[in-house]
Amino acid sequence: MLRLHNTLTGKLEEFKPLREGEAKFYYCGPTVWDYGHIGNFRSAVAADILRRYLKFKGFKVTHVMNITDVEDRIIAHSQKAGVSIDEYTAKYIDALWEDFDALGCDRPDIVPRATRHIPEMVQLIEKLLETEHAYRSDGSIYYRISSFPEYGKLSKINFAGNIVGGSERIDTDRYEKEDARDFALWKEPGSPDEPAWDAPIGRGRPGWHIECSAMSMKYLGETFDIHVGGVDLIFPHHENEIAQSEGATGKPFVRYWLHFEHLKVDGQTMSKSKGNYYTFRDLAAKGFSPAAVRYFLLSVPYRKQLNFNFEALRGAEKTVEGLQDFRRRLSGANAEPGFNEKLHEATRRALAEFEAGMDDDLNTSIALAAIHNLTREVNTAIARKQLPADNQRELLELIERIDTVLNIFGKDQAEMLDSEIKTLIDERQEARRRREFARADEIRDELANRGIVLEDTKDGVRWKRK
RNA sequence: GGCGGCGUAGCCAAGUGGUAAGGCAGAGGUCUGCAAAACCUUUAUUCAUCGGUUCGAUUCCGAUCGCCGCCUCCA
Repeated sequence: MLRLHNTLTGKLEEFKPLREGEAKFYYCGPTVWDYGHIGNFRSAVAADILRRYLKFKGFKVTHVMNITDVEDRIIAHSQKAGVSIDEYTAKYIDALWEDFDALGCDRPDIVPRATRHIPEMVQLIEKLLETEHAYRSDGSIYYRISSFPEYGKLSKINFAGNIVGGSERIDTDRYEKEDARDFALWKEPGSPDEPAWDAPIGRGRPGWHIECSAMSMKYLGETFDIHVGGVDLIFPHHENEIAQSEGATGKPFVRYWLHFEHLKVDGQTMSKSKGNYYTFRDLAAKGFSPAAVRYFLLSVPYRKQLNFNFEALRGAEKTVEGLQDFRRRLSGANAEPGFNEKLHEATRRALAEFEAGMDDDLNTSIALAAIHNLTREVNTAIARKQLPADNQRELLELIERIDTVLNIFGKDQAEMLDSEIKTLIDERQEARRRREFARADEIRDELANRGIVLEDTKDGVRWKRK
Protein backbone atom coordinates (compact mmCIF):
# COMPACT_ATOMS: atom_id res chain seq x y z
CA MET A 1 0.00 0.00 0.00
CA LEU A 2 1.61 3.20 -1.22
CA ARG A 3 1.18 6.16 1.05
CA LEU A 4 2.04 9.69 0.01
CA HIS A 5 2.24 12.93 1.91
CA ASN A 6 -0.41 15.20 0.49
CA THR A 7 0.39 18.90 0.82
CA LEU A 8 -3.29 19.69 0.47
CA THR A 9 -4.26 17.86 3.63
CA GLY A 10 -0.88 17.86 5.33
CA LYS A 11 -1.28 14.15 5.90
CA LEU A 12 0.12 10.84 4.81
CA GLU A 13 -2.58 9.24 2.68
CA GLU A 14 -3.00 5.97 0.90
CA PHE A 15 -2.69 6.54 -2.82
CA LYS A 16 -5.89 5.58 -4.56
CA PRO A 17 -5.98 6.56 -8.20
CA LEU A 18 -9.07 7.94 -9.83
CA ARG A 19 -9.11 4.99 -12.18
CA GLU A 20 -8.18 1.57 -10.91
CA GLY A 21 -4.69 0.66 -11.98
CA GLU A 22 -3.85 3.98 -13.62
CA ALA A 23 -1.79 6.80 -12.21
CA LYS A 24 -1.55 10.17 -13.87
CA PHE A 25 0.72 12.91 -12.75
CA TYR A 26 1.91 16.32 -13.78
CA TYR A 27 5.36 17.60 -12.96
CA CYS A 28 6.10 21.32 -12.98
CA GLY A 29 9.60 20.94 -14.28
CA PRO A 30 12.44 23.38 -14.54
CA THR A 31 12.13 26.55 -16.52
CA VAL A 32 14.24 26.67 -19.61
CA TRP A 33 15.98 29.60 -18.08
CA ASP A 34 17.78 27.89 -15.24
CA TYR A 35 17.24 24.22 -15.85
CA GLY A 36 20.79 23.13 -15.18
CA HIS A 37 21.49 23.53 -11.48
CA ILE A 38 21.50 20.42 -9.39
CA GLY A 39 18.60 21.58 -7.25
CA ASN A 40 16.43 21.24 -10.33
CA PHE A 41 17.76 17.79 -10.92
CA ARG A 42 16.87 16.74 -7.43
CA SER A 43 13.27 17.42 -8.39
CA ALA A 44 13.68 15.71 -11.73
CA VAL A 45 15.09 12.60 -10.08
CA ALA A 46 12.37 12.65 -7.43
CA ALA A 47 9.71 12.82 -10.14
CA ASP A 48 11.48 9.98 -11.92
CA ILE A 49 11.47 7.87 -8.77
CA LEU A 50 7.76 8.52 -8.32
CA ARG A 51 7.06 7.50 -11.88
CA ARG A 52 9.18 4.39 -11.66
CA TYR A 53 7.76 3.31 -8.33
CA LEU A 54 4.20 3.73 -9.53
CA LYS A 55 5.12 1.40 -12.37
CA PHE A 56 6.78 -0.97 -9.94
CA LYS A 57 3.48 -1.08 -8.07
CA GLY A 58 1.74 -2.08 -11.28
CA PHE A 59 0.11 1.19 -12.24
CA LYS A 60 -0.16 2.28 -15.81
CA VAL A 61 1.51 5.66 -15.58
CA THR A 62 0.95 8.82 -17.56
CA HIS A 63 3.60 11.38 -16.76
CA VAL A 64 3.32 14.91 -18.08
CA MET A 65 6.20 17.30 -17.55
CA ASN A 66 6.21 20.96 -18.27
CA ILE A 67 9.22 23.00 -19.30
CA THR A 68 8.18 26.62 -19.16
CA ASP A 69 9.07 28.53 -22.27
CA VAL A 70 7.11 31.76 -22.05
CA GLU A 71 8.84 33.24 -19.06
CA ASP A 72 9.50 37.00 -19.14
CA ARG A 73 13.24 36.53 -19.01
CA ILE A 74 13.16 34.15 -21.96
CA ILE A 75 11.12 36.62 -23.94
CA ALA A 76 13.48 39.44 -23.02
CA HIS A 77 16.60 37.48 -23.91
CA SER A 78 15.28 36.04 -27.14
CA GLN A 79 14.27 39.53 -28.15
CA LYS A 80 17.68 40.89 -27.29
CA ALA A 81 19.34 38.11 -29.28
CA GLY A 82 17.00 38.81 -32.15
CA VAL A 83 15.75 35.23 -32.36
CA SER A 84 12.39 33.57 -31.86
CA ILE A 85 11.45 31.99 -28.54
CA ASP A 86 11.83 28.56 -30.12
CA GLU A 87 15.26 29.32 -31.44
CA TYR A 88 16.32 30.72 -28.13
CA THR A 89 15.03 27.83 -26.02
CA ALA A 90 16.11 25.01 -28.32
CA LYS A 91 19.66 24.71 -27.05
CA TYR A 92 18.51 24.73 -23.43
CA ILE A 93 15.97 22.05 -24.08
CA ASP A 94 18.47 19.88 -25.95
CA ALA A 95 20.88 20.21 -23.04
CA LEU A 96 18.12 19.40 -20.59
CA TRP A 97 17.35 16.10 -22.27
CA GLU A 98 21.00 15.21 -22.49
CA ASP A 99 21.40 15.72 -18.76
CA PHE A 100 18.10 14.04 -18.08
CA ASP A 101 19.21 10.92 -19.95
CA ALA A 102 22.63 10.93 -18.35
CA LEU A 103 21.03 11.00 -14.91
CA GLY A 104 19.01 7.93 -15.76
CA CYS A 105 15.65 9.67 -15.73
CA ASP A 106 12.98 8.24 -17.98
CA ARG A 107 11.63 10.73 -20.44
CA PRO A 108 8.10 11.80 -19.53
CA ASP A 109 5.27 10.53 -21.68
CA ILE A 110 4.17 14.00 -22.68
CA VAL A 111 6.14 17.24 -22.59
CA PRO A 112 3.73 19.98 -23.58
CA ARG A 113 5.13 23.38 -24.39
CA ALA A 114 3.35 26.52 -23.33
CA THR A 115 4.05 28.12 -26.70
CA ARG A 116 2.07 25.29 -28.36
CA HIS A 117 -0.94 25.60 -26.08
CA ILE A 118 -1.99 29.20 -26.37
CA PRO A 119 -5.51 28.31 -27.65
CA GLU A 120 -6.12 26.05 -24.66
CA MET A 121 -5.07 28.80 -22.29
CA VAL A 122 -7.22 31.36 -24.06
CA GLN A 123 -10.17 29.03 -23.82
CA LEU A 124 -9.63 28.61 -20.12
CA ILE A 125 -9.36 32.35 -19.62
CA GLU A 126 -12.57 32.87 -21.56
CA LYS A 127 -14.29 30.44 -19.26
CA LEU A 128 -12.97 32.31 -16.25
CA LEU A 129 -14.22 35.59 -17.69
CA GLU A 130 -17.66 34.05 -18.20
CA THR A 131 -17.81 32.82 -14.64
CA GLU A 132 -16.59 36.15 -13.26
CA HIS A 133 -13.45 34.63 -11.84
CA ALA A 134 -11.51 36.93 -14.11
CA TYR A 135 -11.71 40.57 -15.10
CA ARG A 136 -10.16 42.87 -17.64
CA SER A 137 -8.14 45.82 -16.61
CA ASP A 138 -5.87 48.04 -18.64
CA GLY A 139 -5.60 45.58 -21.52
CA SER A 140 -4.67 42.67 -19.29
CA ILE A 141 -6.78 40.03 -17.66
CA TYR A 142 -6.52 39.17 -13.98
CA TYR A 143 -7.84 36.43 -11.76
CA ARG A 144 -10.24 37.69 -9.10
CA ILE A 145 -9.14 35.96 -5.96
CA SER A 146 -12.10 37.20 -3.95
CA SER A 147 -14.24 35.00 -6.21
CA PHE A 148 -12.57 31.86 -4.95
CA PRO A 149 -13.07 31.54 -1.19
CA GLU A 150 -10.92 28.45 -0.96
CA TYR A 151 -7.90 30.40 -2.12
CA GLY A 152 -5.02 29.56 0.21
CA LYS A 153 -6.09 25.99 0.94
CA LEU A 154 -2.86 24.52 -0.41
CA SER A 155 -0.30 26.95 0.97
CA LYS A 156 -2.34 27.71 4.09
CA ILE A 157 -1.23 31.27 3.93
CA ASN A 158 -3.09 33.57 6.23
CA PHE A 159 -3.73 36.62 4.12
CA ALA A 160 -5.69 38.39 6.81
CA GLY A 161 -2.74 39.26 8.99
CA ASN A 162 -0.27 39.33 6.20
CA ILE A 163 -0.17 40.92 2.81
CA VAL A 164 -2.97 43.38 3.42
CA GLY A 165 -1.51 44.08 6.83
CA GLY A 166 1.90 45.46 7.33
CA SER A 167 3.99 44.46 4.37
CA GLU A 168 5.78 47.38 2.79
CA ARG A 169 6.64 45.22 -0.16
CA ILE A 170 3.32 45.54 -1.92
CA ASP A 171 3.81 46.56 -5.47
CA THR A 172 2.19 49.95 -5.48
CA ASP A 173 2.51 50.19 -9.24
CA ARG A 174 -0.19 47.61 -9.63
CA TYR A 175 -3.13 49.94 -9.21
CA GLU A 176 -5.00 48.30 -12.02
CA LYS A 177 -5.61 45.18 -9.94
CA GLU A 178 -8.69 45.02 -7.75
CA ASP A 179 -6.72 43.28 -5.05
CA ALA A 180 -3.00 43.01 -4.48
CA ARG A 181 -3.27 39.22 -4.52
CA ASP A 182 -4.89 39.06 -7.94
CA PHE A 183 -2.59 37.68 -10.58
CA ALA A 184 -2.30 38.04 -14.33
CA LEU A 185 -3.87 35.49 -16.65
CA TRP A 186 -3.19 37.36 -19.86
CA LYS A 187 -0.76 40.20 -20.24
CA GLU A 188 -0.86 43.03 -22.65
CA PRO A 189 2.43 43.31 -24.55
CA GLY A 190 4.72 45.92 -23.07
CA SER A 191 5.84 47.07 -26.50
CA PRO A 192 4.60 46.38 -30.04
CA ASP A 193 7.60 44.22 -30.94
CA GLU A 194 7.32 42.02 -27.85
CA PRO A 195 6.34 38.43 -28.63
CA ALA A 196 2.60 38.09 -28.30
CA TRP A 197 -0.31 36.10 -29.64
CA ASP A 198 -3.50 37.30 -31.25
CA ALA A 199 -6.54 35.86 -29.56
CA PRO A 200 -10.24 36.54 -29.17
CA ILE A 201 -9.48 37.95 -25.74
CA GLY A 202 -7.00 40.39 -27.26
CA ARG A 203 -3.39 40.42 -28.27
CA GLY A 204 -1.12 39.34 -25.45
CA ARG A 205 0.77 36.58 -23.80
CA PRO A 206 -0.17 34.21 -21.01
CA GLY A 207 0.63 34.73 -17.37
CA TRP A 208 2.80 32.10 -15.83
CA HIS A 209 0.23 30.02 -14.01
CA ILE A 210 -2.35 29.49 -16.70
CA GLU A 211 -0.18 27.19 -18.81
CA CYS A 212 -0.07 24.49 -16.14
CA SER A 213 -3.81 24.55 -15.59
CA ALA A 214 -4.53 24.38 -19.29
CA MET A 215 -1.97 21.75 -20.20
CA SER A 216 -2.42 19.44 -17.23
CA MET A 217 -6.18 19.32 -17.68
CA LYS A 218 -5.85 18.84 -21.40
CA TYR A 219 -3.72 15.74 -21.05
CA LEU A 220 -4.83 14.33 -17.71
CA GLY A 221 -8.44 15.44 -17.28
CA GLU A 222 -10.15 18.10 -15.21
CA THR A 223 -9.45 16.07 -12.11
CA PHE A 224 -6.31 13.99 -11.98
CA ASP A 225 -4.26 12.03 -9.52
CA ILE A 226 -0.96 13.66 -8.66
CA HIS A 227 0.71 16.99 -9.17
CA VAL A 228 4.34 17.41 -8.18
CA GLY A 229 6.91 20.17 -8.12
CA GLY A 230 9.39 21.98 -5.91
CA VAL A 231 8.25 23.47 -2.59
CA ASP A 232 8.93 26.92 -3.95
CA LEU A 233 5.98 26.43 -6.28
CA ILE A 234 3.38 25.88 -3.57
CA PHE A 235 2.78 29.58 -3.42
CA PRO A 236 1.76 31.23 -5.57
CA HIS A 237 2.04 28.93 -8.56
CA HIS A 238 0.18 25.86 -7.41
CA GLU A 239 -2.27 27.85 -5.35
CA ASN A 240 -3.10 29.81 -8.47
CA GLU A 241 -3.39 26.70 -10.58
CA ILE A 242 -6.03 25.43 -8.18
CA ALA A 243 -7.89 28.72 -8.30
CA GLN A 244 -7.85 28.79 -12.10
CA SER A 245 -8.74 25.16 -12.65
CA GLU A 246 -11.38 24.74 -9.99
CA GLY A 247 -12.78 28.16 -10.74
CA ALA A 248 -13.26 27.16 -14.36
CA THR A 249 -14.50 23.60 -13.92
CA GLY A 250 -16.09 23.59 -10.49
CA LYS A 251 -14.40 20.24 -9.94
CA PRO A 252 -11.50 19.26 -7.70
CA PHE A 253 -8.31 19.80 -9.67
CA VAL A 254 -5.73 17.49 -8.16
CA ARG A 255 -6.12 14.76 -5.57
CA TYR A 256 -2.54 14.48 -4.30
CA TRP A 257 -0.04 17.31 -4.22
CA LEU A 258 3.58 16.32 -3.65
CA HIS A 259 6.35 18.83 -3.12
CA PHE A 260 10.07 18.30 -3.37
CA GLU A 261 12.34 20.00 -0.88
CA HIS A 262 15.32 22.05 -1.84
CA LEU A 263 18.96 21.31 -1.97
CA LYS A 264 21.39 23.28 0.15
CA VAL A 265 25.11 23.60 -0.37
CA ASP A 266 27.24 23.47 2.76
CA GLY A 267 24.14 24.30 4.72
CA GLN A 268 23.56 27.45 2.73
CA THR A 269 21.26 28.45 -0.06
CA MET A 270 22.72 27.66 -3.42
CA SER A 271 23.23 30.88 -5.34
CA LYS A 272 25.46 32.24 -8.02
CA SER A 273 26.50 35.16 -5.87
CA LYS A 274 27.73 32.85 -3.14
CA GLY A 275 29.80 30.92 -5.63
CA ASN A 276 28.24 27.66 -4.53
CA TYR A 277 26.01 27.25 -7.54
CA TYR A 278 26.61 23.99 -9.34
CA THR A 279 25.12 22.57 -12.45
CA PHE A 280 25.10 18.90 -13.23
CA ARG A 281 27.64 19.62 -15.92
CA ASP A 282 29.94 21.30 -13.40
CA LEU A 283 29.97 18.11 -11.39
CA ALA A 284 30.49 15.93 -14.44
CA ALA A 285 33.41 18.16 -15.42
CA LYS A 286 34.93 17.51 -12.00
CA GLY A 287 34.86 13.82 -12.80
CA PHE A 288 31.81 12.69 -10.89
CA SER A 289 29.74 10.06 -12.60
CA PRO A 290 26.08 10.70 -13.39
CA ALA A 291 25.22 7.61 -11.37
CA ALA A 292 26.88 9.14 -8.32
CA VAL A 293 24.93 12.34 -8.72
CA ARG A 294 21.72 10.39 -9.15
CA TYR A 295 22.47 8.29 -6.09
CA PHE A 296 23.26 11.34 -4.02
CA LEU A 297 20.11 13.15 -5.10
CA LEU A 298 17.83 10.22 -4.37
CA SER A 299 19.55 9.02 -1.20
CA VAL A 300 17.40 11.19 1.04
CA PRO A 301 13.58 11.24 1.03
CA TYR A 302 12.21 13.94 -1.25
CA ARG A 303 10.55 15.87 1.54
CA LYS A 304 13.81 16.47 3.39
CA GLN A 305 16.19 19.24 2.59
CA LEU A 306 19.37 17.68 1.31
CA ASN A 307 22.74 19.18 2.01
CA PHE A 308 25.21 18.98 -0.79
CA ASN A 309 28.97 19.06 -0.42
CA PHE A 310 31.80 17.35 -2.19
CA GLU A 311 32.63 14.98 0.63
CA ALA A 312 29.07 13.69 0.45
CA LEU A 313 29.23 13.37 -3.32
CA ARG A 314 32.50 11.46 -3.11
CA GLY A 315 30.74 9.16 -0.66
CA ALA A 316 27.94 8.64 -3.14
CA GLU A 317 30.48 7.90 -5.85
CA LYS A 318 32.10 5.19 -3.72
CA THR A 319 28.75 3.74 -2.78
CA VAL A 320 27.54 3.52 -6.36
CA GLU A 321 30.80 1.92 -7.43
CA GLY A 322 30.31 -0.59 -4.65
CA LEU A 323 26.79 -1.42 -5.80
CA GLN A 324 27.83 -1.77 -9.42
CA ASP A 325 30.80 -3.92 -8.41
CA PHE A 326 28.40 -6.02 -6.41
CA ARG A 327 26.18 -6.68 -9.35
CA ARG A 328 29.15 -7.60 -11.50
CA ARG A 329 30.56 -9.86 -8.81
CA LEU A 330 27.21 -11.50 -8.30
CA SER A 331 26.59 -12.26 -11.94
CA GLY A 332 30.17 -13.39 -12.45
CA ALA A 333 30.36 -15.66 -9.42
CA ASN A 334 30.84 -19.35 -10.11
CA ALA A 335 27.84 -20.74 -8.31
CA GLU A 336 27.36 -24.44 -7.65
CA PRO A 337 23.91 -25.94 -8.19
CA GLY A 338 21.73 -25.72 -5.14
CA PHE A 339 19.61 -23.49 -2.97
CA ASN A 340 20.28 -21.87 0.37
CA GLU A 341 17.25 -21.18 2.53
CA LYS A 342 18.95 -18.49 4.57
CA LEU A 343 20.01 -16.50 1.54
CA HIS A 344 16.56 -16.91 0.10
CA GLU A 345 15.13 -15.47 3.29
CA ALA A 346 17.56 -12.54 3.15
CA THR A 347 16.53 -11.86 -0.45
CA ARG A 348 12.87 -11.96 0.43
CA ARG A 349 13.41 -9.68 3.41
CA ALA A 350 15.35 -7.16 1.36
CA LEU A 351 12.50 -6.84 -1.13
CA ALA A 352 9.97 -6.50 1.66
CA GLU A 353 12.00 -3.77 3.36
CA PHE A 354 12.63 -2.00 0.11
CA GLU A 355 8.96 -1.94 -0.66
CA ALA A 356 7.96 -0.97 2.87
CA GLY A 357 10.33 1.98 2.70
CA MET A 358 9.13 3.11 -0.69
CA ASP A 359 5.51 2.62 0.31
CA ASP A 360 6.10 5.04 3.15
CA ASP A 361 6.06 8.21 1.09
CA LEU A 362 8.94 7.02 -1.10
CA ASN A 363 11.46 6.76 1.71
CA THR A 364 14.50 5.98 -0.38
CA SER A 365 16.80 6.01 2.64
CA ILE A 366 15.05 2.98 4.04
CA ALA A 367 14.94 1.35 0.64
CA LEU A 368 18.67 1.80 0.17
CA ALA A 369 19.47 0.52 3.65
CA ALA A 370 17.63 -2.69 2.74
CA ILE A 371 19.82 -3.05 -0.33
CA HIS A 372 23.04 -2.39 1.56
CA ASN A 373 22.19 -4.94 4.18
CA LEU A 374 21.53 -7.51 1.49
CA THR A 375 24.70 -6.81 -0.45
CA ARG A 376 26.81 -7.28 2.66
CA GLU A 377 25.18 -10.61 3.37
CA VAL A 378 25.56 -11.80 -0.20
CA ASN A 379 29.15 -10.59 -0.42
CA THR A 380 29.92 -12.65 2.63
CA ALA A 381 28.39 -15.69 0.99
CA ILE A 382 30.36 -15.11 -2.20
CA ALA A 383 33.59 -14.61 -0.24
CA ARG A 384 32.96 -17.93 1.47
CA LYS A 385 32.00 -19.58 -1.80
CA GLN A 386 28.57 -20.31 -0.45
CA LEU A 387 26.40 -18.89 -3.19
CA PRO A 388 24.21 -21.57 -4.77
CA ALA A 389 23.05 -21.07 -8.35
CA ASP A 390 19.35 -20.81 -7.52
CA ASN A 391 20.05 -18.00 -5.07
CA GLN A 392 22.30 -16.30 -7.56
CA ARG A 393 19.50 -16.25 -10.11
CA GLU A 394 16.99 -15.05 -7.55
CA LEU A 395 19.32 -12.30 -6.39
CA LEU A 396 20.03 -11.06 -9.89
CA GLU A 397 16.31 -10.90 -10.53
CA LEU A 398 15.81 -8.92 -7.37
CA ILE A 399 18.52 -6.42 -8.28
CA GLU A 400 17.00 -5.99 -11.69
CA ARG A 401 13.54 -5.48 -10.24
CA ILE A 402 14.69 -2.95 -7.66
CA ASP A 403 16.76 -1.19 -10.26
CA THR A 404 13.68 -0.54 -12.37
CA VAL A 405 12.94 1.98 -9.63
CA LEU A 406 16.33 3.28 -8.53
CA ASN A 407 18.33 2.84 -11.73
CA ILE A 408 21.70 2.94 -9.98
CA PHE A 409 23.23 -0.49 -10.49
CA GLY A 410 24.38 0.21 -14.01
CA LYS A 411 24.20 -2.09 -16.96
CA ASP A 412 26.03 -5.37 -17.01
CA GLN A 413 29.16 -4.97 -19.06
CA ALA A 414 28.75 -7.54 -21.76
CA GLU A 415 31.33 -5.55 -23.65
CA MET A 416 34.29 -7.40 -25.09
CA LEU A 417 37.82 -6.24 -24.56
CA ASP A 418 39.85 -5.58 -27.62
CA SER A 419 42.47 -8.20 -28.28
CA GLU A 420 45.44 -6.02 -27.45
CA ILE A 421 44.20 -5.43 -23.94
CA LYS A 422 43.25 -9.06 -23.61
CA THR A 423 46.79 -10.02 -24.58
CA LEU A 424 48.19 -7.66 -21.98
CA ILE A 425 46.03 -9.15 -19.27
CA ASP A 426 47.16 -12.66 -20.26
CA GLU A 427 50.74 -11.53 -20.33
CA ARG A 428 50.42 -10.10 -16.85
CA GLN A 429 48.93 -13.34 -15.56
CA GLU A 430 51.85 -15.20 -17.03
CA ALA A 431 54.30 -12.75 -15.45
CA ARG A 432 52.61 -13.20 -12.09
CA ARG A 433 52.83 -16.95 -12.45
CA ARG A 434 56.56 -16.61 -13.00
CA ARG A 435 56.65 -14.18 -10.06
CA GLU A 436 57.95 -11.39 -12.27
CA PHE A 437 55.97 -8.86 -10.30
CA ALA A 438 57.71 -5.79 -11.62
CA ARG A 439 56.52 -6.65 -15.11
CA ALA A 440 53.04 -7.53 -13.83
CA ASP A 441 52.70 -4.19 -12.08
CA GLU A 442 53.95 -2.38 -15.13
CA ILE A 443 51.18 -3.93 -17.20
CA ARG A 444 48.61 -3.15 -14.54
CA ASP A 445 49.66 0.50 -14.56
CA GLU A 446 49.58 0.58 -18.32
CA LEU A 447 46.01 -0.77 -18.36
CA ALA A 448 45.00 1.66 -15.63
CA ASN A 449 46.18 4.46 -17.86
CA ARG A 450 43.82 3.15 -20.50
CA GLY A 451 40.96 3.14 -18.04
CA ILE A 452 40.95 -0.57 -17.30
CA VAL A 453 41.08 -1.45 -13.62
CA LEU A 454 42.09 -4.98 -12.72
CA GLU A 455 41.20 -7.02 -9.70
CA ASP A 456 42.83 -10.34 -8.96
CA THR A 457 40.46 -12.89 -7.55
CA LYS A 458 40.64 -16.57 -6.87
CA ASP A 459 38.57 -17.17 -9.97
CA GLY A 460 40.92 -15.17 -12.14
CA VAL A 461 41.24 -11.55 -13.15
CA ARG A 462 38.25 -9.28 -13.16
CA TRP A 463 38.31 -5.95 -14.96
CA LYS A 464 36.15 -2.92 -15.17
CA ARG A 465 36.25 0.39 -16.93
CA LYS A 466 36.99 3.36 -14.81
C1' G B 1 6.41 40.96 11.52
C1' G B 2 3.22 36.19 9.69
C1' C B 3 3.52 30.92 8.24
C1' G B 4 6.26 26.35 7.57
C1' G B 5 10.65 23.00 7.64
C1' C B 6 15.23 21.59 9.75
C1' G B 7 19.43 21.11 13.60
C1' U B 8 21.39 13.11 14.96
C1' A B 9 28.97 10.85 14.94
C1' G B 10 34.53 13.93 10.51
C1' C B 11 30.71 14.03 6.04
C1' C B 12 25.63 12.62 3.77
C1' A B 13 21.77 11.04 6.77
C1' A B 14 17.08 7.32 8.42
C1' G B 15 14.18 6.90 12.51
C1' U B 16 10.83 6.08 16.79
C1' G B 17 7.34 7.60 23.49
C1' G B 18 11.05 2.39 25.60
C1' U B 19 16.43 3.36 24.97
C1' A B 20 20.28 5.44 18.00
C1' A B 21 19.09 2.26 10.29
C1' G B 22 22.33 2.74 6.12
C1' G B 23 26.42 4.85 3.19
C1' C B 24 31.27 7.49 2.93
C1' A B 25 35.64 8.54 5.66
C1' G B 26 38.78 6.56 10.02
C1' A B 27 41.14 2.40 13.14
C1' G B 28 42.57 -2.86 13.67
C1' G B 29 42.45 -7.69 11.33
C1' U B 30 41.65 -11.70 7.23
C1' C B 31 42.76 -12.48 2.12
C1' U B 32 46.69 -10.83 -1.57
C1' G B 33 53.57 -11.04 -4.28
C1' C B 34 51.84 -5.97 -3.78
C1' A B 35 47.44 -3.56 -4.90
C1' A B 36 42.24 -3.42 -5.62
C1' A B 37 37.82 -5.50 -4.21
C1' A B 38 35.46 -8.23 -0.51
C1' C B 39 34.88 -10.06 4.40
C1' C B 40 35.36 -9.67 10.02
C1' U B 41 35.81 -6.28 14.25
C1' U B 42 35.53 -1.29 15.71
C1' U B 43 33.74 4.14 15.62
C1' A B 44 27.23 8.73 19.05
C1' U B 45 25.81 6.30 26.97
C1' U B 46 23.92 10.02 22.85
C1' C B 47 20.30 12.89 18.96
C1' A B 48 21.64 22.17 18.94
C1' U B 49 20.89 24.32 24.17
C1' C B 50 17.79 24.92 28.51
C1' G B 51 13.35 23.76 30.92
C1' G B 52 8.55 20.87 31.24
C1' U B 53 5.08 16.47 30.66
C1' U B 54 5.94 11.07 31.42
C1' C B 55 7.62 5.19 34.90
C1' G B 56 10.58 6.46 30.58
C1' A B 57 11.93 11.66 25.34
C1' U B 58 16.27 11.93 20.40
C1' U B 59 10.94 11.26 19.56
C1' C B 60 5.49 15.26 22.87
C1' C B 61 5.14 20.67 24.89
C1' G B 62 7.61 25.56 25.82
C1' A B 63 11.74 28.84 25.45
C1' U B 64 16.52 30.11 23.33
C1' C B 65 20.28 29.89 19.51
C1' G B 66 21.46 28.52 14.38
C1' C B 67 20.20 27.19 9.25
C1' C B 68 16.51 26.80 5.02
C1' G B 69 12.03 28.23 2.48
C1' C B 70 7.42 31.00 1.52
C1' C B 71 4.71 35.50 2.54
C1' U B 72 6.71 40.92 -3.64
C1' C B 73 7.87 41.02 -9.11
C1' C B 74 9.38 37.12 -12.44
C1' A B 75 9.35 31.95 -13.13
